[in-house]
Amino acid sequence: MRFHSPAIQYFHAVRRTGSIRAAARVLNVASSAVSRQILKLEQEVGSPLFERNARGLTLTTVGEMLARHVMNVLQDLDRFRSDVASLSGAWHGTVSIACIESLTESVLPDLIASHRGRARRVSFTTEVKGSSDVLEALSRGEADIGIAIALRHPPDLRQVALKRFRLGALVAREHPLARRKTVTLEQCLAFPVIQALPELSIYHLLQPLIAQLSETPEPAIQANSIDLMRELAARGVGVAFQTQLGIGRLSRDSQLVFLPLDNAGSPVWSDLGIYVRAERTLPAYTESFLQELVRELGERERRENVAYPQTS
Amino acid sequence: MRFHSPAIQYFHAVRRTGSIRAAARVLNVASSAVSRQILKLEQEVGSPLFERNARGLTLTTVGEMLARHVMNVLQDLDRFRSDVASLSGAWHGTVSIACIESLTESVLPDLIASHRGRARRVSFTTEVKGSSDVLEALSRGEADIGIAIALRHPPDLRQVALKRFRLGALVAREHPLARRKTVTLEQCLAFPVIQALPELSIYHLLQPLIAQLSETPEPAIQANSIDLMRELAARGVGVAFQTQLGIGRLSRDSQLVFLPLDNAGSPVWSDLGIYVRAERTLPAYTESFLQELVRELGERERRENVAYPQTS
DNA sequence: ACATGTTGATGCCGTTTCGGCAACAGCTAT
DNA sequence: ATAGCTGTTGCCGAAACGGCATCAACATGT
Repeated sequence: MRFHSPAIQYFHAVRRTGSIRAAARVLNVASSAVSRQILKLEQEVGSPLFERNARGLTLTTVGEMLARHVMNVLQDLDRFRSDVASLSGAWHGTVSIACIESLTESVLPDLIASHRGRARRVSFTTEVKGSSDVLEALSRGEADIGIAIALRHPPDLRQVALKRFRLGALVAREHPLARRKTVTLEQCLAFPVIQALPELSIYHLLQPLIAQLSETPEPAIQANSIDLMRELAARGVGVAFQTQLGIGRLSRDSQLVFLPLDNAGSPVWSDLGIYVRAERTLPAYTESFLQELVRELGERERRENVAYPQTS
Repeated sequence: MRFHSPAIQYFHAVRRTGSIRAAARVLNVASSAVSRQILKLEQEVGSPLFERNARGLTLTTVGEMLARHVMNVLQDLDRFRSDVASLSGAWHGTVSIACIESLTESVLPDLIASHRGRARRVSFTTEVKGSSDVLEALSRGEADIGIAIALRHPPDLRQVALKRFRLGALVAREHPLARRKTVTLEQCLAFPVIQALPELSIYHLLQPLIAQLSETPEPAIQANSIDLMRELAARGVGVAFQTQLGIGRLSRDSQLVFLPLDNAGSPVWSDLGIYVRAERTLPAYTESFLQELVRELGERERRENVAYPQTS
């Protein structure tokens, strides 16, 4: 199904790879063919689309505009294809997800497994990144659905849903804090803490709170892996901070205890946003999964608020 | 600037004209070329796109799906072009408007004139239709902006704004009703009335109210032109019904008086919706005009509510 | 400073695609 | 039955495309 002129496809490949020859390799054509199509495009637009650096190509301003258009075209073509396919009953396609690490423990594997159980022809691609990288991948068209901490998102993205989860401390069952219902930051800082590095979004959630305190204690351990932090906390090394989402049902049968965090008497929230490219209609199978994702996250949000009712 | 494969453009032309030969004439190519491109498209999609009737072509279900995709592509191409053009400072393009007749007296000419005064390179195409035809033209991609009575709109359209205006009676200055501040339907029906035909949206606004009355009096005159109805009312022929919008400042220095309509003690509203295709990003110049349109209608809505404050 | 590997651009040439002309079959309305 | 419309199909010239080899320009490594 090759509706669109080769120039469109070639341009897209060159933009992604950042090089004409690399694009030619991906497309299985001669580099000269790619080069010519790009030149032809630039002639028709009347303005260069790339800046030729010795080491490859970089988009110019008009190039970025065209990139946006081409992305819209190709993504909408995907949707059209899926619409036609779903007409003959066969759903197949790939849902591409970019998300932060909190989802990998329980939410995403559960959802994907259950969805694959019902629609086996739909495959998945997931990539774990930092919050800002998630939004960036989405903007560049490298993912269909993005889940990230709800910061200010760029205007070319649309926030489909916003769910808030409580931030909390994670300690071993034998930890002195383990018997409390909730904890404050000060209480936690009396013990060795396992601090997240700036590349994790938890860092940016806790940083403003820590800055409010009179003293900024030395963290015992710094890490950039949610998993590692959790395992360290289970071994009694110290207090880790995570959203309840990252724990799932693990907290029941494991050595870990989750303690909702309070600050100045009110809970500390972590806002999770679900994002999609704004200028786009999703394929049916992607839309379907998106609905389930929103529903599931809403369900978890509700369940947690029952388990840890707001104190205020 | 011809990025896209001829098949796309040909398909678009065939869909609009409903005939291969007619499309060929529009495109200035031989009909055989168009025919082949369509056949090639159908082969690549793997399913017929048109039903061949003896008198022309009609879209099949997959054809309609492709039509939607092609429309998205071509409209987004327009936006890209305008983005590039606005980069070099020169705004030019065409804003295509479909609207109901109420706007033609004052709102639209005022706005277009003022906009052309500032951006002379932007041209306009306006088409006056019935409310449902406005929405249909928008769906088919034949207009960029639509203004219609706010009925239930199809899901592929987006309601940008919703403004409500009072419906009222229009009578000559010497008419017995002219001294009143407001009127009810019963009071009007005591006199000869100029009734709108079903093709005008006013008909559908008044019909449910008339049905509530005990008797349905014979209308003196039926017409399908807002203008004609206004002129008839000015000559004292009878009572016409219109939204305040259709009158503008004419009511001051003319023979006409506008009397807001009350029904069961509360005003009768006419909801005006501004619509845009949902799966679409507007070109900069269109977006700019749209903003002004929304602002202007909001302004008029506010002004009228001052002139005729709500009685309830 | 030199060699090497990379980048994108070009000239040449065979293949593919596209478009125009004319003729065809199918249908409709007069 | 005739005339007028429809879409389709061979045939052929023109335009576009892709592949190969080559070139100049630049970066990197020795």
